[in-house]
Amino acid sequence: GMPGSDVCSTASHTAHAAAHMSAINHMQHHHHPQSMNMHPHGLGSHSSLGTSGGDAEPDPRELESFAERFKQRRIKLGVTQADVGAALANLKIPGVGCLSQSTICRFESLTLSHNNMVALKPILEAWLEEAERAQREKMSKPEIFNGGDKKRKRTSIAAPEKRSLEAYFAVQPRPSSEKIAAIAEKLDLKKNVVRVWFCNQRQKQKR
DNA sequence: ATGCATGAGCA
DNA sequence: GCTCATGCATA
Repeated sequence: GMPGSDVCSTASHTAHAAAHMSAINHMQHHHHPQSMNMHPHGLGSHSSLGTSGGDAEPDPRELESFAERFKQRRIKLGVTQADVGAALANLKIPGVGCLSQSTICRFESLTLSHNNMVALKPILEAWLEEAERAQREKMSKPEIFNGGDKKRKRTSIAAPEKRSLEAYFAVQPRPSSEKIAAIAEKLDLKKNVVRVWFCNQRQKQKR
């Protein structure tokens, strides 16, 4: 079973009509390890050289300071990360829907890939401006919420097993399918769980 | 805030 | 079957 292809609907409240979006996503173009390249696909890093009133700053410091400023302003507005994610859909930016609390959190803590950060920055920047404008004119929103009973189960890998996985990862971060199967059996875990664990470990390590 | 998971796109 | 962006569930 594979639940939800749900897109919006965030944790706390602020639920609204959902739509299919996702345009910020899937901008990968990997051909070499450790190096990705943004592709002007509509979002984020357009290829403007940017001296003419655009954005696009290859400055990592600017990203960092923006993330920090963003969080600070967001909190002053009394808005949660989940609220921001859901509100993005209201910006009506072509190809931009909502984002999850997780993503907003990761943006603020700079725990997304550089490309992802660069792509999201203009969007969150737009939200921030809109939110501050809205606050100026005292806007209020209705508060409805949806009831959904589609749960998903999250596997929890016990500490001992996790330690083993980390040990394996240290010597071979990219085990073969067979090796993964062997590890899975030794640790009494589903092979897929082990495979995904390695994937996530690599992604995390890259960050 | 973070762990485990999904899915698109590519090789 | 990986990477990458992203999300649900949960610590």
